Parts: sequence; C-alpha cells; structure tokens
Amino acid sequence: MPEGPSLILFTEDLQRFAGQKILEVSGNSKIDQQRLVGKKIKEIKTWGKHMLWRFDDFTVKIHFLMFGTYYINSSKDAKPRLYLRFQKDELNLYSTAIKILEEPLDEIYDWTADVLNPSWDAKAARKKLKAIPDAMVTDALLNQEIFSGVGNIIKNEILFRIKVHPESLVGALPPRKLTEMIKQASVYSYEFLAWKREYVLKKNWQVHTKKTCPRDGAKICKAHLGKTDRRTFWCEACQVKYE
DNA sequence: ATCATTGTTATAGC
DNA sequence: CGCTATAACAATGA
Repeated sequence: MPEGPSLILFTEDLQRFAGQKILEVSGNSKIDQQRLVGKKIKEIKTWGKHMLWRFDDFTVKIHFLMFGTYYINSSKDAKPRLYLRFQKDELNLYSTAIKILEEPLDEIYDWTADVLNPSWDAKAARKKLKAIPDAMVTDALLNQEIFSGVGNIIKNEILFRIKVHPESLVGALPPRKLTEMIKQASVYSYEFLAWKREYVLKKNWQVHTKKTCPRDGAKICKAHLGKTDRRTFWCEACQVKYE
C-alpha cells in the first residue's frame, strides 16, 4: 500500500491507459463523471502520493489514502469509487480520494519537493526546513510540501539509517545530519522502490515493526509521536536526540 | 472478533 | 481568522 514508491509502480502499471479514450464512467465518486466521457488521457504521472491523469484542460487527481487499490479488467465485491471503460480495457478504483484539478499542474505542484522526481531539489528542501526549526523531524519528514512521497515507513527507516531520534528538532540537527536526512529522503525512497519491485521490501526493514535493533540488539521503542501522531519505531540506544 | 494501520481532508472547536 | 483537534473514510491482516 501506498507511499510514493508504490505510486510509481501503480503508475507504471496503468500506463496502458495513457492515450486511451474513456467511453463510460460510473462509481460513487462525487466528481463530475460525465466530464471524462469521450476524453482521452494524455498523460499519467505522479507527484508524491498523487496520481495525476492529465486531460486537455483538466487533471484527475487520485489519492490512494491508506487502502486504495485498483483492478484492471476485474472487480471486487464492492462498488468502485470510479469505474472507467476504455476501448479495450476496464479499470476499477476503490477506496481512493478523487478530485478534478482545473489549474495547470506546474502552478499547483512543486516538483522539486517530490523525492522520486528528477526535479527533486535537496537545496529547496533545506530552505523549507530552515523555516520550521521547532518541528520534530518525525513530522518534518512526513510534510508533503517538503518531502512529497515520503510516508510513515520511509520516515522510520530514514531516521534509523541516519541515527537520528524521531523527536529531534529540525533546527537542532547538526548541518551534516540535516544534509544526510534530506539526502536519504530521496535515496532511501529509491531503494524502497527497488525492493518493492522485487517483492523484498519487508525483509529490508531495519526498524519498522521490529522488536530489536539490528545494530546493537537493543529493544526497539514504539510510540505515536509528533503532531502527526504516527506510529514511530526507533532505537533509543543508537538514535541520537538533538534538541 | 476486535483492533490497528503504509493517509488525507473536512469540519468543529477554541 | 487561524490554528489545532477530531471524525470520517476504508480494507486487511494480526
């Protein structure tokens, strides 16, 4: 399920629909469904956890939330949020948040924030972090304006990798640690993607859902931390708290 | 069987 | 008005 890397894989899988004309639409999504009928999807791309279907003069944004899924040429025992019939194939989307965007994408999306986009810019991220020195790193990493595509698992793994305690304050991180955190936000996300592609993601987790630290055998702590109040796993012995 | 969760958004509330 | 807390949504496996 979907953090940024999963969205990349979903999007690769759905590329067959790029260039295809939509013949029929239904489902319980509240968007103006008729607007899609007879239109061609020009391009399918992502921004972090958003999947974007670009049409001539609007874009359909699909967010998979926690449990979003899709079925191609099949369905499951539930009413789809959106059903699309193309010339050849059918697509069912479930448990997703769907919205129509009117603005040109370059106006509303900061591509430099997307850790899995070629436009990802570490310097831009650093500048944004400078503006929130009092934030905890556990929250900062989940901030989609800064690290678009980073989710809770990636957050936990990055902090373990760079040996930083999740409750550390952004402004208290030594410059080198800050650099490392920013760098790993992208680097780790690409590794996550590669592991996910090979179906070996879980066995590469070091700290997320783990009981003991692979470095020193210490007990892994688990709590809901930060303003985001998300499940956090860390090793009190090897992750330093900067505050 | 119940609970927790890879996430976000709308609304309520202060 | 602006920030924050809460609810809502949803599927699946432990």
